Amino acid sequence: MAGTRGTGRRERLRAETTAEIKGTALELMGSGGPDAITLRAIAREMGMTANAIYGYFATRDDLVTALIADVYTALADAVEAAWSAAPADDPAAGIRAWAHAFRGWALANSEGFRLIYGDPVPGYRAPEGGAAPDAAQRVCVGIAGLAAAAWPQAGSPGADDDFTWADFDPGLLGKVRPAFPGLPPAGVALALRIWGRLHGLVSLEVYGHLRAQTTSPDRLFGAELAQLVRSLGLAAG
Amino acid sequence: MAGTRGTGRRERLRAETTAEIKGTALELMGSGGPDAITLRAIAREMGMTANAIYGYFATRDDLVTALIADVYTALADAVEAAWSAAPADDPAAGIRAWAHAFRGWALANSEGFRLIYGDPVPGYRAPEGGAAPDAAQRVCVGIAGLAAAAWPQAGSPGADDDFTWADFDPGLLGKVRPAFPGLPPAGVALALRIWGRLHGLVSLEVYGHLRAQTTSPDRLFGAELAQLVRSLGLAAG
DNA sequence: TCAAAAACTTCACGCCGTATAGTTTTCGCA
DNA sequence: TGCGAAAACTATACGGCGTGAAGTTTTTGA
Repeated sequence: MAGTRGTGRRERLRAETTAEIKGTALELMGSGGPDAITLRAIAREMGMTANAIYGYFATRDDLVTALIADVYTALADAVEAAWSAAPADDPAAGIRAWAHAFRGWALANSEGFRLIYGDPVPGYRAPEGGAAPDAAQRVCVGIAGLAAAAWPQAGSPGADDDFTWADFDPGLLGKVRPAFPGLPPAGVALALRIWGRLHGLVSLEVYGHLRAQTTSPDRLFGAELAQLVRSLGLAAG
Repeated sequence: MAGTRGTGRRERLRAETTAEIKGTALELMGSGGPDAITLRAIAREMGMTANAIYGYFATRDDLVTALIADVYTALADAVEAAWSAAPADDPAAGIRAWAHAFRGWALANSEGFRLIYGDPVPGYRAPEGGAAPDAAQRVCVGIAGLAAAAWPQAGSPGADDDFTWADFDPGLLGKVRPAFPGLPPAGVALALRIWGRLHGLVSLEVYGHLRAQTTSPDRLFGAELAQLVRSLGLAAG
């Protein structure tokens, strides 16, 4: 049957155009904010008609969904790379590396951060199934890894003791439990709490709310991080 | 001179119409999300022409800015009321009351929360001067009050020791320092960190990212709160 | 009572997403 | 090599958006 082999010229061109559409969209987002992602602007930039894009994405929201997945993947790559570069036997250093990579990426790609964690684009509604992109879980699994590395020392905060596996998304657990067999439900709760804690200051900063109150958001983040590491029972590292 | 007295019929009608415009906008936001705030829809709802609104707000963004101020004020009222209702001699209870009021308001008014803390509405850019609404500072001052109440016990975390007054916005300090004379710069830093910590989980939840990972976001928030109170050196209360 | 000012409408422009229909290009197979 | 189908793309159109310019109605104070 035609088209079954994945290497036909047509398929290749199609993939290239798809990539160009997404790339142009990301460029526009970088230069004009998420609101600049319009089918017409993308088409204009590419020398096409806006309707031509409908051959690649059924709807503008589908395009945005694809962009979110791509950007989220970039974020996951960035934090995972930073974590891998940290000394494996030092949980505190791993957390610091992860957190600084997270904040650094968010500030350097603030449009992308808004795309992922905010209201992405005028009128966009996430697809119904709610299937968060894989990269979202990669990020969560990464934080679970931080929690797992610190767990021997962090196991006693006690606040998370009454969590059970039923409290968490099966899909998340499907990745977390095999990867970190020693981590109890309380450890997953701890991971999500760490996520929230890091997300809070970073999102306030990305959206400009923090800069209205302090001139040293980096110092503030560092202090929060130090307090986090200490609360996990990890030494100064 | 005409119009100097503030009670003329004309002024009153004008104020009423202004309020009706904002009220209609908030209704639309509640029923159709922030994207439903369009001049044309508001006008339609009020039986006017869209351009008539230009007599009250120079631009759509001006209207949104006014809405943000109003909604932010509602949030500030809510958390201040909850804090006032808590026993004055129990810092931990005050923090819990404040935090639960914050999360409760955010979940009950998620559109408003997005309006305040996210990208409010298609294409909206905050006004240049960056003058955050007064209510924003009211919220921050409120958290500073939480930190101040806990300060005798919380004073020793140490992570915030190298902050100085120069690290913070003068406007914020202008309200915080008179209100809480005993609070050092480290205490203000602590307040902003608490803000970020609470904001993180709540905003993940409001934007739906938390529900993709856990079925018990309320439990998670409670655990985070417990850990926060403990890290401040406050007893179980 | 009357002119000025305020409130409001009408019309227009250029954006946007997208549906429908028509046109051109490309491909696989006989 | 040529042909029919499929894919890629364009043209046109609709309704909705913010907003500017110009005109009309209502209200006001002297």
